Amino acid sequence: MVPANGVSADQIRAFVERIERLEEEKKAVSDDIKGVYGEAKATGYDAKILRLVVRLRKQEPAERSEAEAVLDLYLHALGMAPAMEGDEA
Amino acid sequence: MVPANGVSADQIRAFVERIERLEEEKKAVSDDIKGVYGEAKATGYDAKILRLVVRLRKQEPAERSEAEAVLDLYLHALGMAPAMEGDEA
Amino acid sequence: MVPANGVSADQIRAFVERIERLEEEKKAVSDDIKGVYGEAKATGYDAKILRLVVRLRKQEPAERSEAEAVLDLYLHALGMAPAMEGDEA
Amino acid sequence: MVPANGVSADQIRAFVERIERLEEEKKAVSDDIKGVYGEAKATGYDAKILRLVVRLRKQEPAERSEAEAVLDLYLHALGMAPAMEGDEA
DNA sequence: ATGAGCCAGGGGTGGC
DNA sequence: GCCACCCCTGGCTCAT
Repeated sequence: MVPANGVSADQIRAFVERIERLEEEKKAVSDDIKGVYGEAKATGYDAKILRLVVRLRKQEPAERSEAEAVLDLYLHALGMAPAMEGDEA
Repeated sequence: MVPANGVSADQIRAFVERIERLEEEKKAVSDDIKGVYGEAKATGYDAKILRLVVRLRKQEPAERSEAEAVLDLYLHALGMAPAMEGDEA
Repeated sequence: MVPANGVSADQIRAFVERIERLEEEKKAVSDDIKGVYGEAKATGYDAKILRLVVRLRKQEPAERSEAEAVLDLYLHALGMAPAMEGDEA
Repeated sequence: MVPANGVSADQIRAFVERIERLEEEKKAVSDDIKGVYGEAKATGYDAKILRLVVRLRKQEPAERSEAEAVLDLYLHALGMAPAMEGDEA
């Protein structure tokens, strides 16, 4: 159903307002997240590392392994040891 | 505070889980937004234009701020700081 | 040393080194820019405002594009595509 | 030397133009970098991983080790040891 | 500690 | 219908 000869202002308005409402919610949640990081920081934790942890947990382990494999491959090609705990090449 | 270094596994876990929960919410809202655009499209509207409308409505307040900034810029350029404290040397 | 998988260490190294070289150049230019701002500041100008001026001059062309986008928006909303083809759907 | 009662238009113009010139250079270099990544990609390499490699090479090894140590600490606290598991709160 | 500038990654759009 | 390009948002760094 295409509003070909004249759009419906009401419909447009409704859509736009729904979206704007949702974007407000989204921003609120983002701010909450930011707040939690701030709290963690105030408690003595490193927010940056915390973000990294969250990111790692989000990754599928399989994915991660694959990415690491490729990375290792490249690093190896460059003569750089694969960044493990016994460091340095 | 258990694991020696002032790092509490419980605290970390709590922070991470709160964040993860909030990120799920955030994603849900993002998906809702996407859904609304899809609905609008199905109704015959152009999602791209709708996005533009939303963006424009969001920018309008910002534009006013920018206008004020430009005013200040010119006042400053004329050596007439806007009647406030703290002009730098 | 070609690690089997179609990965050529020489190629990787070449790419990486080219990139690193370019990033050095880029950093040098960034530092030059920073230097000019510092100079301006030392001469008595406000670097922040100078940045704003530069940004505004950069945005002016973009604004025209935006204006055109808005025009298209309204034309589209009226069912009048920009003087060309029919309508979609 | 503060141009307090009347800025020098010439000076401002000169600063702005020097900056704009440098920013053009900078953009040119950025484009070159992008070009190299594109080339690498066309040759069959993964640009994302390549970026990672470049970033890793840029990091001081010490820095990296420290960051990894903290990360390990947190992961361990969460029971996500990077090879050995079995921690739990 | 806060805020701005810079940069990289992700999402959306147009082209093949 | 999928892929590459581009814009834009979010994170990191550094200066105040």
